[in-house]
Amino acid sequence: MSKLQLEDLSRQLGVSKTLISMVINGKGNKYGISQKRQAEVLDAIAELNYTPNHFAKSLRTGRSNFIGLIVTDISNPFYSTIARSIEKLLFSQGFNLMVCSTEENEEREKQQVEMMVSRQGVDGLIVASTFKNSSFYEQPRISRVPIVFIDRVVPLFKANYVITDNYGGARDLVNHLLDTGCRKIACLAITPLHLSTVEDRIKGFKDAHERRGIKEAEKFVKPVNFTSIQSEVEAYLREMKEARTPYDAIFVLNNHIATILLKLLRKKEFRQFANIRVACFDDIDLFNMVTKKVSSVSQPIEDIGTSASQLVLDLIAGKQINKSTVVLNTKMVVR
Amino acid sequence: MSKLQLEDLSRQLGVSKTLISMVINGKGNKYGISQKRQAEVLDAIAELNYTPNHFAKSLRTGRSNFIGLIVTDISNPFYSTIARSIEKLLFSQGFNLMVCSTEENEEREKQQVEMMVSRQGVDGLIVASTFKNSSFYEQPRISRVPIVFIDRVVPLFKANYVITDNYGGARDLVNHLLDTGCRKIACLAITPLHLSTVEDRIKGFKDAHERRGIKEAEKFVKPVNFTSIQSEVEAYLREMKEARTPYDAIFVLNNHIATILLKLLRKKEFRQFANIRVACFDDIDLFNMVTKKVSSVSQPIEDIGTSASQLVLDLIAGKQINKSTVVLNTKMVVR
DNA sequence: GTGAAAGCGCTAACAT
DNA sequence: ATGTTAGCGCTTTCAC
Repeated sequence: MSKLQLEDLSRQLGVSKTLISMVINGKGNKYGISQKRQAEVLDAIAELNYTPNHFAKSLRTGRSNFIGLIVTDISNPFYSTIARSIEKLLFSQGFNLMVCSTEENEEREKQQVEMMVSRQGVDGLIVASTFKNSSFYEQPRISRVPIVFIDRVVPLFKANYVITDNYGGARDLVNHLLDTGCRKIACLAITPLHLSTVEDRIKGFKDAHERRGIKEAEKFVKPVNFTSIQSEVEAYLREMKEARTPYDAIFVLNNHIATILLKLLRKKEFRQFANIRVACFDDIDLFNMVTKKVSSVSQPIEDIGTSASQLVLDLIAGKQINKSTVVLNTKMVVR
Repeated sequence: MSKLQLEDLSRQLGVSKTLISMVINGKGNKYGISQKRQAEVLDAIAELNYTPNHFAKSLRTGRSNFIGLIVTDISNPFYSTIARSIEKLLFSQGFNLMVCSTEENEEREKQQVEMMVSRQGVDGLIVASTFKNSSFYEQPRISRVPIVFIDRVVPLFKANYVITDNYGGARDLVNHLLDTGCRKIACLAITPLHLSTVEDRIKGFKDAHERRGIKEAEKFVKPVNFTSIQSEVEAYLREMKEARTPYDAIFVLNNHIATILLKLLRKKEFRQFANIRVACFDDIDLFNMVTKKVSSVSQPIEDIGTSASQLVLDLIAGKQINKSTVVLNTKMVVR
């Protein structure tokens, strides 16, 4: 291997490793190194294509310039868009992003956090957690590293969050449905139900109903299993065909269910639902492409990424001491 | 900071750092360390939650257990799905994935490769390259690290590739159109045209025509700029309205253009194209949801990820010496 | 079977 | 304004 290192440069230039190190790290002026020398060093580095050994540097400084991102599924457009905006901001600041998918599995999340955090592997972490409680994250060896949670709140855990206003968005959208003539609205929720995003959206759904004196709206809520959306929604639609007082709208808790629902509604079997209204939390491009008019709530996806990155960076720099929760507003898209 | 380290364990257990290190790395038996001792060590590690310092280890061994993935846009479903399958396989082998998006920009690609490769930052690299030529990758300090190129071939560069059969897939799809009654087919291509994926698909388009004695099919090819798809396709459709011999089909080179095209075709301005057929290279779920029947060619996205990961791992392990190109087959989806 | 000691390549006190 | 030196925490050779 025998790659170029400080030692070699030092010999070739006839200056010490220290001096070169200072120049490389932009501390030349701070230590009063002459401009001439600095230029010489920089030239040599460029010419010889010297690049420092990241690990030696990290070992010495205790900082890696890596940030970890842990989400449930990097192939989900919601998360990959966030990933993109995070990576963009971080890269501009000299950081690199490491990504893991948990597949909504607590055990995997644990493993991945451990792996990244273990002995200063990453300087900071951004995670959309699946956890029901905070005990794992409260362990000192984990909480030692700056973490920003996104999208979901870990129940009862005081931490740094960047989330969207799930409650308000859902409430407004359901209000809109009720205001524009809907009498009975079904709500398709996604499991696990304990996720704060799901809970808050359901709460919005219920409160919109209560405001109109409709109690026990939770009876209209149908949980759909993450792993078998297609079959469960299909079964649910069949049931609905039998109902005495029919639903005139369906409020769907996420884009994944919405996509499948729209697909199913095109079947002739469900022709009778031709006029049922569909609304969705989360706005996706698909809604612009299908005949069915789907009103929705759009989340500021890019902002989640930029806010979260900025926050970790601040935490790392020690600029931010107190735990903070950033709640980003949603926007209603009426179709 | 003062985290738990080998030194501490060594003191607490009354054995040397060497011995502990051996046990941790599974070399206990190799060095004939007694089972009792090994068990003691392992227990202590578990109990005290010791995790080795990744950087010290990497510095010493020269291996990082990081793999870099560089794509044009991690928020593109095609790439994020690949990322997901790569990450899954690598994680199971104790590797972590670092991701970067180049935004179809050679300069950024260069920076990112440099950053990752610099001084054993990653053990291997998987990249969907934007490069027109191979000189950058042929530099010794870059070519030193195992690289697998995916999706696109770097022109004239002999390297390790995992790609799909762009030529065959396009040819078959266009053949299908011609076989089922299409007389004149427009082809919407995406820039940069030099990308091997684009070139090969266009070649397939042309050859399908030639087989029927239709020469100069390249006249039907319209390049669309990556950054302004919407406006360019719109302008193109307007032009088409004027044409003497009208097109009866549009073959689109990627899903991004297809999505926008379908959106545009719904405008009343383009009502006259109601019966035009649309076909697309790349199959996306959207095609199942819209009224327009879109035939397509689907790529084995997950396989690209798993093959590529397996290949880098093999390269790293020194199992694979010769450059190899894996060409995965596409599947036609007739609608 | 086990341990001592060298050294991976870098940075930051401390000298000068 | 520049150099000397002591580690960062681990693995591995060599010695016992």
